[in-house]
Amino acid sequence: MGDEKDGRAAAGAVSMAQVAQVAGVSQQTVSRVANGLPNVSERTRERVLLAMEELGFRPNFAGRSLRSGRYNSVGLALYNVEQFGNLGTIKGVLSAAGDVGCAVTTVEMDDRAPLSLAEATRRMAGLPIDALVISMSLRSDDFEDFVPQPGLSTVLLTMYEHPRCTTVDSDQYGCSAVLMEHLAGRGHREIRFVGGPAYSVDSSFREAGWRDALSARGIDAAEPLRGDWTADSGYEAGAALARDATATAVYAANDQMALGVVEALRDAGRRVPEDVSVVGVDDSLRDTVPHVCLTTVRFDLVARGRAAVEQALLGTAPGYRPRAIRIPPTLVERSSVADARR
Amino acid sequence: MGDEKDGRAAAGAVSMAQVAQVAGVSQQTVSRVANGLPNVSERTRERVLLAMEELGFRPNFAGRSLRSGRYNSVGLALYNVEQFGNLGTIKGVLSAAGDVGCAVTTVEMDDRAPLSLAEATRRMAGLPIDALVISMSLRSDDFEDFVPQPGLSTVLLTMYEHPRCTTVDSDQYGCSAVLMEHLAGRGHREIRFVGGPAYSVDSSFREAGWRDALSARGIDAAEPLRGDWTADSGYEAGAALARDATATAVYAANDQMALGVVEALRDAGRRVPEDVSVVGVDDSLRDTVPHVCLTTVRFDLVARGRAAVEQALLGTAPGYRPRAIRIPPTLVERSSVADARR
DNA sequence: AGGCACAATGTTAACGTACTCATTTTGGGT
DNA sequence: ACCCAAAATGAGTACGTTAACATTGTGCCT
Repeated sequence: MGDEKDGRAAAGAVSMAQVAQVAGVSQQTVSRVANGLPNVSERTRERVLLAMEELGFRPNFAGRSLRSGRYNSVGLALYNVEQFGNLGTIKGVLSAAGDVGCAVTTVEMDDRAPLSLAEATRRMAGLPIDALVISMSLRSDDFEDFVPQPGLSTVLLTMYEHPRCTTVDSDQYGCSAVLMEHLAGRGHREIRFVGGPAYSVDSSFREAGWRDALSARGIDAAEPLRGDWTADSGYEAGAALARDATATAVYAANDQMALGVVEALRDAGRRVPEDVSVVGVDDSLRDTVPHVCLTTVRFDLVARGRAAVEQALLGTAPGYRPRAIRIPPTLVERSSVADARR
Repeated sequence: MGDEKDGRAAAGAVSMAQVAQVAGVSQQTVSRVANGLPNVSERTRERVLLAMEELGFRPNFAGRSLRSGRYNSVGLALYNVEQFGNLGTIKGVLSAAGDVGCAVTTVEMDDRAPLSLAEATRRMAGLPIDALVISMSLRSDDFEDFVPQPGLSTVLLTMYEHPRCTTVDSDQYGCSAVLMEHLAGRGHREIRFVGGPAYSVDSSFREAGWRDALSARGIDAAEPLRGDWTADSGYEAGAALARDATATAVYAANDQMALGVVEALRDAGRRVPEDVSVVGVDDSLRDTVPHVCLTTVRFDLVARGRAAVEQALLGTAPGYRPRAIRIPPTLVERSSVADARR
């Protein structure tokens, strides 16, 4: 019944033409008012705004961007939504996008299927986005061969470098350097490492940084222990470490495990930091544990997200060359580290 | 230099017409192949796919949705991106949207300016979305008078009910009922409350739930203490509570403060749970503290996000009536509660 | 009064897609 | 060989918007 049209936009939506009819002006004038362009008399503007209000006009995104060729939106492909660091990164992405009047169009990728950059790009390519940020915590099989969609500026949130895409990440290697410098400067040489799960990219970069920092000082690295990021797994590692009389310091790959290590050491009668120093990564305990004492390293995750978006948008300009951006960590010195030389 | 056109879509993008030309078919046939429609010969299909590959064809979102009138996207307006619970909610939103082939278009709202639903709606109205979810942790000034954009199904993530919009939230009132039932069942009557900041909506609903649960049992509620969600503020409250010899239980409005309370009580020589029982909310300490002992209550935040999207999508159908959905909490029983009657 | 600059408004066309309908091709069955 | 149904393909059109251009209206200076 009624004026059903053929190719229909958002059933029941109000178009500029309808507003124009009610306001008694041309559709172009409505467009001018909607976009705040000059050369519209005050009287006309008011009449149009009134008609818009009355009809509930909502500018049609499709029509608009079909004309302009821009979407004013950044795509974000997420593989493990619930993962430490994602919220800060998302905040940064939203914030940087918002600064330039962009929205963020997000899709959760299936992380049960094998990770694939090609697949992620394929899914995002049909979305209203001007640039693309892909966040994956693991390295995909097709990482090296990946070729970004032509015409779609693509940034990868990862520690691995890529020949054709800018990559952005917190410096998961450099954080170890900062912490080892801190410990070595206090005379520590027997520094043990408690890593995350073997498949974790972050953990392996932190481990590599630890190894290299020690070897640069002529120290042999002991076999690392491995947890699963949880405080309880850190406790187990700490219990094992407590039997290792030579260790003077422990570097746990995150704060939760570091806290577990501290508890286990204390439960075993070893004092922290007097007997053993402990450091972690992330500064995730602040505000969540009373009187946090853990010396750790903090990443500016918001900056990570911001940088990704900034680069992705820069990449839409011709002549852009891919680069690798690593957000540096900040040492957060508390009281879990003592001088090993007394 | 060259064939610059006038109203240009995504500069340099490849259209179906161009693919059609290369493949030697009509644009309509390309459309059929792109959408996997039947009645295309295998030979033709291959030829078209080849041309698409060669030119790097990417379906134009604007053209497509201009025709179809659908965006396949859900809008998400966020006021305090970095806030406990948002990551789980975002995960739920992405997940539910993904299930029906939708993306999520997110915008961070300026939380320095006064919160306004009208403003949020205005900003989202021009985006490519079929439905809208607005998340605000505070109550906006225009909450009651708010009228959603006609034709744009809108769901509010809040504990407050609204006459014209479906509202979804974790049951911030009910969680208190669950915890008080648990404590009262173990003989506790002198149950103190440590709330969050005065402006916090969640905290005030939790407080109301506490008050009502006590009064339903004929117990007078003592003056509540107030922290700022941090463990250290919980510690301060706990130190004060330690001097209150009559209290047998403490209900802190989140786990971090609860942990602070526990520490302070123990530091003051009172045993938990033998002398004083302590409960919290959120189950946020799991995995982050070794051997967590805190009895608490957990919210399914993913379900919260999912419900919001599901309702928003349902709201696009005619005849939908707004409702209020409260995601129930789950009691997580650990060892910070003892029987008060010995 | 005449004219001229400029503001205000309208007209037309095009963006890329998918729907409807028309036309051509294909493949049997006689 | 012929015909007809069904498959394959093409032509035309409309979706809502904005840009370029065309036209009309207004006010000011000489």
